[in-house]
Amino acid sequence: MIRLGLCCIFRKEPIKFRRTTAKYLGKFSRRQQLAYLSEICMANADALYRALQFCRRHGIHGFRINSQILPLKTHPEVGYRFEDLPSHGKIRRMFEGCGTYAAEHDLRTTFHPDQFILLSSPDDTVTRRSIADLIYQSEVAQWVNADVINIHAGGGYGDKTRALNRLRREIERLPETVRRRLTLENDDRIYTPKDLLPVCRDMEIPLVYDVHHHRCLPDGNGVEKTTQLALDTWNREPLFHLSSPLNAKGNGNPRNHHDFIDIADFPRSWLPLHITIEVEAKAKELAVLKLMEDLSRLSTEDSG
DNA sequence: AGCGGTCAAGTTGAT
DNA sequence: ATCAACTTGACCGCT
Repeated sequence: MIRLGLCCIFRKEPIKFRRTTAKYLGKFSRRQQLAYLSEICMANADALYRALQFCRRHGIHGFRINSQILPLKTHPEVGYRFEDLPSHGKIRRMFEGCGTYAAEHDLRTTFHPDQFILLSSPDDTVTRRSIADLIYQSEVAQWVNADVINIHAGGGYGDKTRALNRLRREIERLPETVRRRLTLENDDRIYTPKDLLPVCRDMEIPLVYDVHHHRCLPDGNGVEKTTQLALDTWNREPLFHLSSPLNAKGNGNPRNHHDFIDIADFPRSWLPLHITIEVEAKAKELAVLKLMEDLSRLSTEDSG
């Protein structure tokens, strides 16, 4: 019923995604840069396949793909066209193999572009670069059959209504490959579910409900009510986020994530739902597996 | 082999 | 006006 998703990397399992830096690449000729990037991209396609195999073996049915799966793809100095990579044909076929594997084994894959990807910024350069990045991620999403590219609404810029209006305008202009995968997530500083739901409804963009962010930044609606409102924005299997705070009480930033999920943080109203829950916990696959055990124990106790 | 400094991006809020 | 924090492991390069 509930599908648990792993986020990007592994704690124990020896599956690593490679990356590089613009500074390092700067020391080489363009030809050498492309050869090196090609090697990394191929290694990442292979790592993704092994990640999906791990998930399948362990009953994990979701995997979030790191934004740097094709490293520095849209970087202003060292960015590149995929077709310029020496092994692009083979790399693409490897990613398509991941997509086939995911489809065959009921694995859901998603993307979560990071904090720099903004559609609400008043700075047009920021927005244009963000859209370029979304287009790159949607291309990989197409190969691997990922149905979600999830972003936050961005900064407040002193006027959240105007910022959300810019967001709406940019969503309207997005290429269809991005738009049909785009989702919005409530954050822990600026935009609550209540802020985002009108945009989601009007634009037909699903809301990824992060219950931990909602507890950090409440909006007067409870978890149960917000769960229902979020469910209603989805035209496919809903995707939610779950994490436990590092410091439930006392000092430290309550927004940081704990190694594992405290089952007490799991909303009971989610138990009967047919949804994907991405587990944001620093112990990664170990945390997903532990949550899976805790959930099965919970249902045993409830019925017995 | 091991360890430490470093890494594309934007926004906020403290100073 | 400036700058750290956010979040974070993996990489390179030096010892």
